[in-house]
Amino acid sequence: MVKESASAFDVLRAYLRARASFSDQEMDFIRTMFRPATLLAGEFLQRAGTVAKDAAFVAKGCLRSYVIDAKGKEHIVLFAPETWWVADNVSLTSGRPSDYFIDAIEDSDLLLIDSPSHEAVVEKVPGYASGHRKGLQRRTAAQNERIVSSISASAHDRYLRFLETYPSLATRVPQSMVASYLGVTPETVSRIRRKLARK
Amino acid sequence: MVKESASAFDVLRAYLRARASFSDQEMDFIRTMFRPATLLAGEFLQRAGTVAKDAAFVAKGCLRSYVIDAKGKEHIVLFAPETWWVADNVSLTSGRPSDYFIDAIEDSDLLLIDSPSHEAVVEKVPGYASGHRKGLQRRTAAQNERIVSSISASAHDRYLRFLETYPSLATRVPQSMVASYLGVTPETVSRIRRKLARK
DNA sequence: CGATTCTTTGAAAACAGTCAATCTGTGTGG
DNA sequence: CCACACAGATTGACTGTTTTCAAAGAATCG
Repeated sequence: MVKESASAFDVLRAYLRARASFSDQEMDFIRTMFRPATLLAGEFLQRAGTVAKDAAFVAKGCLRSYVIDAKGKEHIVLFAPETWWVADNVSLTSGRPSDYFIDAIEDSDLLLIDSPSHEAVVEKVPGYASGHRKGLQRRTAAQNERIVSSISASAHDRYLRFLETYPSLATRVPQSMVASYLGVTPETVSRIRRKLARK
Repeated sequence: MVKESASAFDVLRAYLRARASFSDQEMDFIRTMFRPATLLAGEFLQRAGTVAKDAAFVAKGCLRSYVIDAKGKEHIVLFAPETWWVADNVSLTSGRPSDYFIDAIEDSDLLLIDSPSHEAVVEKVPGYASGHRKGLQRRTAAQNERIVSSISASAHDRYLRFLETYPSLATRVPQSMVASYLGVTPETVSRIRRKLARK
């Protein structure tokens, strides 16, 4: 019987060390602030209408965050495969009910951290704080790019951009979810893929 | 001769007092950190390729922030009329060249603040810090909404949303800029308006 | 006033959506 | 192991929305 070689925290440690330096004490402190969790495909981390309690780091698997609009249609806002974070920061810090659903689309290993604990890590570990700030900025920049691309690019070009953003996901997530992320119908994704395959 | 009644800082003071409490000393300190500036319509606050130096609070007038894509087309990411902020935070804090142009579309009164001064205000004035954090969160939430609406809503519905976001701007900014913001052609905006006017 | 730029309007083409039928793969129960 | 049912994916035909191109009509600024 072979033991699982990498714990969820090993993934987070590698992720953090790639971004800043941490002493062993800092790393141990960080570890105590997160709690591991697993989610089977289809299980929810959070539902719209409830108050978000935790932010999640995805060590293995893949989650999605989505909203349901006035007409009942799902719109995927974010995929979170390995080494991505997913949370509704507004709900977390304001205590107001969230507009977002977050569920697992594969069996997933997570590390959860609640808002006060995250505050504590940010305050006590300078390298973590600066990395966190940079991460927020990257996300804002990425959101602006997605806005520009979604108002200016064709479905075909938006699909190519999706492939760049999530290189591993094209074959991992159902086509209907790719469609929901791109804002097109599943039929359109099918036709885009056929066109790309023919070339 | 009637004197101008409200200075740019009066507008900022009213804006801040509506969001948190500030002592007179705090308010004076804040005042020393900002410098007033004016921009005539068409003048630039910032050009893509240069490093952003200041964030701007718009006391009067209106600015726009936009990118130019690979095909040379302009895409307006944000309008900033009175009491809005506009900046490229990534460039400001990273020191890397910006991707954004920011210019005035009306003669405008601004208050500028550079990154170190802003840091100082955030550190020394708790009410300002919490307001700033809330503002960032609201912006992120608004960006997510705009992503969802731009991938799921028709041009007509996006125009209605623009009217809600910027109630005063429909008659103030040229139609071609509204089109650039919505991601449609000026002709489409003309047709949407005709349809709305007929009802 | 004249020149330039923006806006309106029309017609045709491109793009993506809808609806419906068929195909494929997967898992379940016989 | 096979047959069936089910869900997801593919394909075609048709519809609707938005773009493109072109021309004519306002508005704006020097």
